[in-house]
Amino acid sequence: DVTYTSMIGVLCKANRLDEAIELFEQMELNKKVPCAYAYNTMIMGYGSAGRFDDAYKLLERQKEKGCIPSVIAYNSILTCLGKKGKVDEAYKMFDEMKKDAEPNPSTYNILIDMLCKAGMLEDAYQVRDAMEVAGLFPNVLTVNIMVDRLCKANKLDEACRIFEGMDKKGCTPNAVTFGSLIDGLGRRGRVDEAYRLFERMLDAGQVPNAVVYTSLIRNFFRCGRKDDGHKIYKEMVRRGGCPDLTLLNTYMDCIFKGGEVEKGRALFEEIKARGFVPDVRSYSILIHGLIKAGCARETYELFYAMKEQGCVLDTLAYNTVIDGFCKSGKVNKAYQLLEEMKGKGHPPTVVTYGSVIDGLAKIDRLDEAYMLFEEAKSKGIELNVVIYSSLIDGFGKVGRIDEAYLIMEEMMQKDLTPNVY
RNA sequence: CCCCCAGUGCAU
Repeated sequence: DVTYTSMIGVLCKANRLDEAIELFEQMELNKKVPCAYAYNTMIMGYGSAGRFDDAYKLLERQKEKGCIPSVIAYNSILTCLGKKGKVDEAYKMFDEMKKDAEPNPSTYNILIDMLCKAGMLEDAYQVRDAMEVAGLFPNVLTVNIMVDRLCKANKLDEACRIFEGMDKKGCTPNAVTFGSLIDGLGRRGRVDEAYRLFERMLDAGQVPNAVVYTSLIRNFFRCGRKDDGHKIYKEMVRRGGCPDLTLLNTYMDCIFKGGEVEKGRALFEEIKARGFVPDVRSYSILIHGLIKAGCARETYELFYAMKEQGCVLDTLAYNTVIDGFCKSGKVNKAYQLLEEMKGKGHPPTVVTYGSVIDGLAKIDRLDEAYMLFEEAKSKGIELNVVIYSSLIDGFGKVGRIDEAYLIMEEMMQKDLTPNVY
């Protein structure tokens, strides 16, 4: 039984759900009533595959067969409900489960998580209190969930309060706790506090991971403190920290945005030198950085390097490359890619159209720009000020004032305010 | 066998 069940678990994790189901059904045939462990595993398998209804049906079948579902089965179902945001049903299930099994700390965490995600912070606090009333202690995961959600809801001080109070409750912050809060503070520009937290992390004997360094670097750069950003990178290296690809991509983007083009290029080389294969984001960042530095001509070569490497472009990458082509006199190439992306299941966005329309407008190909403008409208894309500005600017520049005026009026009718005068 | 799975890229 146990062997079967672990096999089912392995199959589920390997995305071979069909085989898992087959095995499970065989168990049901042989044994009439599989053990609770088997049900747990199978319910979880359905859940992580997104087949929530099947998970629920299996729970019902388990009950019918007289096997009492364990808390773990219920937790899996609650997780499913959480992923669908069905808070009410989750509450109902929570009450219902008490007949069969005692909720454990995970049960409460799952509830708290979904309430936080639904923005129902007050309810989340209530559940946390109920947890204590039930004689269970919130653990580090409970805190992590709340800290993260509070930060994202811009309730930083409250997040800090919970963080500061956790030690008293006998739970120690871990890397995720620190990471969430350091990033939460940094994103809101409170980088010095974030850095102090980083120091506390060190004092507490924790080893900061790449997530923490990435967040610090990005946020210091974003508020214009380039030198501090660089220092943090060096500090990481000095401490023997190992950058991952996300960190290097982020750092490269920061460097480019700070105007250090050659350093940015060097970082791309370093990514390769460190044995990473640049991913679609690495290329997007590099190309974008070069475009902004006036080196849009290099898009062509990089685009082919990307393809050669087998890198699959996503919407943002297409947008970036298309912009690069537009800004290096290769508008036809941009058109071609516009078609390519449609064909590959990436519908052009308002940004895609924005790039091409602007590219065309800047070289006075206004009729084509206008055609794309109409095309975007016909596709139901919400046009924004950027698009209108490019067009108005273009028509105005060549003296087609009447048309510029009409477009301007259309923009006003949409309640968009011009930002270029 | 169940819960946080915290950090990167685009147009005027």
